Amino acid sequence: MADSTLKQIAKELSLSVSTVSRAINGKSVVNADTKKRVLELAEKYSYTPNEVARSLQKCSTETVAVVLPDISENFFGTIVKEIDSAVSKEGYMLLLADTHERADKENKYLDMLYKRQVDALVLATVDIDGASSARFRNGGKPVIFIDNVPKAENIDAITIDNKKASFMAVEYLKSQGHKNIATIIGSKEETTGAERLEGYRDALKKLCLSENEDLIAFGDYKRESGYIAMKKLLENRENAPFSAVFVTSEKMTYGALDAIKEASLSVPEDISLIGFDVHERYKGGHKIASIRQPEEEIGKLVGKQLLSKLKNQNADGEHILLEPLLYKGDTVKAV
Amino acid sequence: MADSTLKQIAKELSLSVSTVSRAINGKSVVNADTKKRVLELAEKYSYTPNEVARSLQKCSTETVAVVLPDISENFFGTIVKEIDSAVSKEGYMLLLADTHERADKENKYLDMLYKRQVDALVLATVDIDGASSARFRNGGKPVIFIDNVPKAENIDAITIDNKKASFMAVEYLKSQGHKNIATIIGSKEETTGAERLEGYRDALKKLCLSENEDLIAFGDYKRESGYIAMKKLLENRENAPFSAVFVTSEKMTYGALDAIKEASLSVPEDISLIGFDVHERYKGGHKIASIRQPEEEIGKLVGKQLLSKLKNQNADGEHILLEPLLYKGDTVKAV
DNA sequence: CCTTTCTTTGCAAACGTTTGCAATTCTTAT
DNA sequence: ATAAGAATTGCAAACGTTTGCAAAGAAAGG
Repeated sequence: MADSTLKQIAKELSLSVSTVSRAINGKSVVNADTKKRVLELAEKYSYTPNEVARSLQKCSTETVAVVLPDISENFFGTIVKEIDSAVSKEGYMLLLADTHERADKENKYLDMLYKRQVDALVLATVDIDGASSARFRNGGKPVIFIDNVPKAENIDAITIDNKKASFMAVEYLKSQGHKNIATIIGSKEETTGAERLEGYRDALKKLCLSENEDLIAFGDYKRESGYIAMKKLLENRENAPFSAVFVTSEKMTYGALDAIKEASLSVPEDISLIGFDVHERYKGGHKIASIRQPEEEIGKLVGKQLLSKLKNQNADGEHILLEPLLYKGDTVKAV
Repeated sequence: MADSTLKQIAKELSLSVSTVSRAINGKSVVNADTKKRVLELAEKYSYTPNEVARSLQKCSTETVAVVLPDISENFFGTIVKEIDSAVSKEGYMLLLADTHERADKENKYLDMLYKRQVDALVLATVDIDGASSARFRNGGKPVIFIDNVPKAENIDAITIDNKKASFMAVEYLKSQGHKNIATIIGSKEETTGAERLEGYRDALKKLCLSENEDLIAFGDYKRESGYIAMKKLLENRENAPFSAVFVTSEKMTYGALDAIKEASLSVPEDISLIGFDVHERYKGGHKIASIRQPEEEIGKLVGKQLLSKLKNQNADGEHILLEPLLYKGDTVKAV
């Protein structure tokens, strides 16, 4: 009963394996009667094709790898959900890996995934030069970057316009009368962080706001680092005063808020704050102003691009830039 | 360069494929010198074993399927992260599927996963009798249920004690002086919902609180359904008054809060509320009181159990019950 | 020097499919 | 009745591994 194979069915019906295979797959013509007999027996034995064997033969596993720094983040969870939704319609499944934002784990996972012959890769990398994914790209496997985009030739990526995101945040704060705006950046080593920083600087210039290197603090995207960075900014506030802060990741935003609370200050009375990727679930509660990425749209687009690339290995690399969204909450006060 | 095989290496060194295989795998004894030559050439060609072929031969894919209703929920995201963390240490990877809480999708995915010969399955099912997973269990593959537990023999599951969870919520509300407590249940068809309902009823009895069927509303775990259920409760409030409500899922909690806000009522002034699986990220903000599942612990335990079951197909089914957690927020007022 | 034992290697089957080609049978038209 | 063509089926190789068994060779013991 359990786990019958083509061979068993063939034997029982005195047919060859190939005929049984053809009857079941229906690509090739088979006699209507034999087809019926095969199908009936397959049904009776609840035959299940072994995809592993098929993959070996076809050189395709119908599997897409998704490698992310933190699946428990809503941002990535939503993206994964949309990708799954899109590609599963065409029979693909997702192999998922959570790198905990660590390059060594990323490499280890990409290794395992390469061995497993995945057909394509979606990657939120912590690797700047794209070395970790080079094998896939050279092997002609579609690789789509979300979040960080390595500096290499012919890269496919779908991200928001990070410079614009910073600009929108700064512009909004200025429109509310803020003149001294601090920021907490995730990492200037990675493209995402670097671009947000660049966007912040450009915005200050373009909007004629005072620039001050002491108003720029760095973290590593984790909550704790947001807390530390904010604390540092606050301790130095006499030298480098500011009325608003732009925190460039969700977890760091919560960390920054922790630090503000700990310093017995309130938002937005003492400090205005705008975060990144912060979702307000409770409509009645405290709403954190935030720049947000359209994660559903990103996920859907990634899914679509994946399918298209998997069909036709065509096309040069293309970096699709999406518009960031500005959510005005109640953590920014007009001054 | 790209994608060399054992055969190629064997040919170039005038060896047999088996020797090369043995040299690389190191299980069997090979002459030290030939081993060195093989390893060098493998390095040069950056040989990568084809896991698909290996899986076919070994009848094991070193892959665990994780099937969930909604990966974008923090609860499931955290669980997946922990499972990945645990099993990847032993070389396993996760195939992920998001069922959108739909039985037909669940079936489709389980089908695909079965064909792909996954070694084990972690399942948050919407299927009550366990039929969807029967193939896996009969095939001797470890299956661990989280969330809903089907009513069948010899089931492995790791969940919180749902009846106790309800009891804790009701007890807490009573301790704050509430006498008429409404509830919104996800689904009485599934074990999780049924147990939470049962726990609610038991608690009312045991704590000598008034029971009233009109104070029980049903949803389907989605936000919208929480909104509708709460609206219904509110509309009927004259007939069936209540001062507090216990909402038994995260998304329904947000929906219920939406409805309360829409009715121009406030929490906790007009209605006290305690939710389920609600996480407060912003420590300074409005904190929603909530029963919570220790999701990290669940994930870690699932990972551990998986590895143990994958090693020794021993043991009868075992339902591990964990303690729910009570987080007192500021959405419950003493009356 | 012959037998025994150990080391090293290769052969070949197996895992479960797919698929090009050839062989067989059945139609059908001349 | 016979040839041509179409329909159906089977053979065998291929995908890239692993592994039991046997063969060959080397070392060692008598």
